[in-house]
Amino acid sequence: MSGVSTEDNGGGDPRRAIELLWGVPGPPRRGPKPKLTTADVVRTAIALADADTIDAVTIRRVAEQLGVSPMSLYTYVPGRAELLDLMIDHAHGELPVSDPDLGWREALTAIAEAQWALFHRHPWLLQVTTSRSALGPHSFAKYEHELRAVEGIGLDDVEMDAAVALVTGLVRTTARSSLDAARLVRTSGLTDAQWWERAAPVLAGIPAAATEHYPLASRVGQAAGEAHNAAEDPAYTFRFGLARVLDGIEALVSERQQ
Amino acid sequence: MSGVSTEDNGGGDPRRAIELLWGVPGPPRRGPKPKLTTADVVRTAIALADADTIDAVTIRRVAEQLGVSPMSLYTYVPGRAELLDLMIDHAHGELPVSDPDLGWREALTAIAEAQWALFHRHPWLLQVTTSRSALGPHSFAKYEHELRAVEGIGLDDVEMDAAVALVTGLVRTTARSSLDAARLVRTSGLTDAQWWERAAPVLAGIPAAATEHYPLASRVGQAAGEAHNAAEDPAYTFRFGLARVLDGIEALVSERQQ
DNA sequence: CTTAACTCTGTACTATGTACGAAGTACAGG
DNA sequence: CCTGTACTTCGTACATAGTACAGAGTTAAG
Repeated sequence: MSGVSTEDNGGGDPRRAIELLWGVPGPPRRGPKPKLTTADVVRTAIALADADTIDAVTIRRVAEQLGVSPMSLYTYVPGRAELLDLMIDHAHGELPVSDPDLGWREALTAIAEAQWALFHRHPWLLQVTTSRSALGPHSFAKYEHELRAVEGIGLDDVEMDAAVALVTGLVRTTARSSLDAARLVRTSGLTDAQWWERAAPVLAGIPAAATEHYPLASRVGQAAGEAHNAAEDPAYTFRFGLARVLDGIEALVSERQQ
Repeated sequence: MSGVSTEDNGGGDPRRAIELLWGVPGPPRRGPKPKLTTADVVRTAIALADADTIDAVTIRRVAEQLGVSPMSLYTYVPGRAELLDLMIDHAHGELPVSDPDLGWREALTAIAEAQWALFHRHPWLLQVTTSRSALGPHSFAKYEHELRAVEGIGLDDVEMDAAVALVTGLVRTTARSSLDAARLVRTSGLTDAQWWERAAPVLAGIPAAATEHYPLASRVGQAAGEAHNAAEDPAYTFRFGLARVLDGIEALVSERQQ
């Protein structure tokens, strides 16, 4: 059992947000030399999130890691929400630039796989969403790079945007369910099999939950569960989805070419 | 600017979780008559979330709405995390059952549209994820219903699971970005246009952010933004994605039929 | 009637983000 | 060199969460 909720912060000042993301130095420094830089804070926060979850990123803990009082972090970052934004943009900087000579199919595949890997390296990225703040340099570059993959294949601008959103959305949802499952095993201390072992008899005792009422769900759910648990292929759903999506885009492209 | 984070609870006792979800009454009652039912709590929590966001669902507020002390809610629900699980399952109960005689394309379309509508009726569903607790009666029925749409069209069990995951994932990501944008406008008090108006001069002052460095992102981003803001079609990305995904599945299906 | 199970409540503890103000530091201008 | 100003750092404190705990009250079983 697990309820996972998303909280968000209100808006913020665009100017400050952008300056932070783009590393604008600001007016000349007068006071004492800062002990840290914004980048230090971001790196430490990412390390904490990598080692645990996004919840591990608290102002107090980040400060402690840095050997600084909690409140002094506010010198480098306006608040926790902005810190998360910075973390996202920083992580996007890890994405590789792929060969510009690839065909659109290969290019989108490379992008999807790079993002799949990124999500596995930084699972907290899946626990965080960015809305209007995709304005950091690396997020911007990421978007540019994605668009480059589908440029000149016969789609208009709005379609290009929708196409890359389709692919990146796919990676996000499939990576999320893959990692969610793994995390649940870690935090609950129960493997999927153990959990079901305990759950099964309880379910069996509930008339309304009889297998006959949900024949497909029972059969398919079990098959899918086994396939995913099998170390064989944790990425099955991702690859299946990607193949479908690319075929779907291909259908549109060939239609356009005629 | 906005950092949105997802926190989660640890595991939990499968027995209790399932009993709650399936409404098992438990052993005979001895003490005083309960003032409420679990369903009352769930309904109230959903009302609060509908009217605001998932953050509005606090134990204290739900209790206040019900005219009860905060702690007495723990009689009906083990904790906040489980309450969220119950809310999800309850909401899934609102999904309609579509005509069993539809072809798989129409059936998947109907399912996708119903879920799109559900997310717009209960935006908090997008702020919450369920992992292993998709074991409630309505979530189970939802899965069964989804599978029914793709049964007998030539896919094996694992493919069926992946296909419905693909469609439901699409709805989730597209609904999320659509609603995120809307919520941001609400909470920040700035429309997208206003925000960009303020952001533009700041960005312009940053050499690294020059439009020439991101030609596609600038052009396509603007085109897509305008298209989505136009009340014309907030669901464009959703429909585009759905069409591609269905075409992609169709390609696989016809391949199988030969 | 007694007892055990159950409900309900008040108090209190922990964790969190962050506002506020004081104290210390380093450079600009005189 | 001195002084004011901008800046960093920090301790304290407040508001908001979830929820542990213990006690008081309530009802049905024996």
